[in-house]
Amino acid sequence: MTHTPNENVLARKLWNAGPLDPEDLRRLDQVIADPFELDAREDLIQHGEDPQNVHLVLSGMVCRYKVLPNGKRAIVALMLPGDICDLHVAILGRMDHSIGTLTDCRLVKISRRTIDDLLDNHPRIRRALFWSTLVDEAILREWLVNMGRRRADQQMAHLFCEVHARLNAVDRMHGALLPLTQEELADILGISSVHAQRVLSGLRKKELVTVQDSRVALPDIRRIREFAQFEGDYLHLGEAADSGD
Amino acid sequence: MTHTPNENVLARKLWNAGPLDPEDLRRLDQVIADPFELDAREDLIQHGEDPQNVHLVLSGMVCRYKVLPNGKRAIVALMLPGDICDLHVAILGRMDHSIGTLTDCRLVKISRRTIDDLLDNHPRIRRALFWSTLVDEAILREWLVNMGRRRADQQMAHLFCEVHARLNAVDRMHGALLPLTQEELADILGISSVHAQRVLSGLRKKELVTVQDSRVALPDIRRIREFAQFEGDYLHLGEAADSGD
DNA sequence: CGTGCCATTGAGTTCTTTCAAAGATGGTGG
DNA sequence: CCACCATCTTTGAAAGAACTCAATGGCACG
Repeated sequence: MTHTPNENVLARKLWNAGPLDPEDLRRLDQVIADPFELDAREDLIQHGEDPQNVHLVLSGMVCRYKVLPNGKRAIVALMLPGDICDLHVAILGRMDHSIGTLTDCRLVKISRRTIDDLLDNHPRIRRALFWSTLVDEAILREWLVNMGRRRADQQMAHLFCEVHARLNAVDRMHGALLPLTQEELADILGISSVHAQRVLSGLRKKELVTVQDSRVALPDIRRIREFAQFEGDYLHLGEAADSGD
Repeated sequence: MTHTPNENVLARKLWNAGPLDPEDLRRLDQVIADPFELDAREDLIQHGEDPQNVHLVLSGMVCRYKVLPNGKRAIVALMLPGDICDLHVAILGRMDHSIGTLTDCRLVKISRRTIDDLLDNHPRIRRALFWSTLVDEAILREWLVNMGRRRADQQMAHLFCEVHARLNAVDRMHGALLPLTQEELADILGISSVHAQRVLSGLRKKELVTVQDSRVALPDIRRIREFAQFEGDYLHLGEAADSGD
């Protein structure tokens, strides 16, 4: 529908908030000019730091997480290509959580100065960044609903549906893939890894998902969406969220 | 510490993001000029609507919530005096959840046009609004941690500590009060109301909380914070969050 | 061919829910 | 002032969900 403006994932992501001018797109191209690579399971920022850069995901998967005094970990957000990891630091200062990679990634550092420039001097980009923050918030709300009020199997299925829809919004691909260990999955869902394993194999038995090399694929989107009671409206992606694949 | 600028709760709340100019304060006074009252348990906005106004809480308590197909309800945010309920609508459009009062409230309607004006023409207010959105997000993350990785009693205690700190940030009062039924409490915590009752009476037995007329008071802030492992940094309130009362 | 990480399975325990019933409380109208 | 009603709280018992602990199996990598 909204044919993506170019090969810039950031632009494609922000495009979901509304059209941007060619000038905006040029500015966004500058922003992602100098990417770097990072292995899986590396921290980008740790709780308590006050970094000078913000990170953008070009490829791979990144997460926000908190570790409790008792050693338990909670993953509180998943960042996919096109997502900005930590706009916070530009405005909030000290990090109240950590950010780390889940897979090998290609990333870009964006300086605080650049963020300020985007926010102060590019109204359409500013609005799009605000939009993306509000969508992040909507996702958090849905995770909360998920965790508090859905059975673990529906909750897991719901997560898969969400990631599928979000990936589709920035990059058409054939079937969503989640390269996560069961422990990571458990930390997202707020359950133990053993239980995650049982729940996942339950979904497999129902043929709602298939797994290869610890990657999840959804063979029948419609059916798993029904099972998870997934309604994509909270992602605010327009039509993009509804497409089967 | 940061002595609040005036009697305007919105200004007091945004002041936490950093100082505002007298001009900003005047503008904010205009914004809250025309309040109205609403009874407890009334909806401000319902899921799916596309309202033309945003709401600000002057007094009382408001919540965001979602209702699932199976009838279960999840409360995904608590709005206290000074909080803007639904900045979303000005940017995201269609509501992906409902908003309703929990107590009798005094509120203000803010038009979309006013929001646009604030965002486009008042840089310091814009930044403060962005700040408040990011803090809301931080609170959501903490709720998620709470729900996924803490025992129900710690989780409940943590909620009490948070509300206490947030109330202190806009309005010094002696001990936090939560005028909630146990069912509402349960919908916040993602547990059943029966369980909420048992957990609450457990906290009472430990003398971490006292209850009068379904209002919760915290007799010993330090002790309950320790019990809940409450760290207020995620509220980004500076010193305000740490004060005992 | 170890070694280490991860997935899988089983058994028992703990936490949470559901269903049901019995107290409390406050408001209303007779 | 009291009977009645609705709403909320409290308690018990049994079922269900999820956790922990522990052991086994698979696979990749050096």
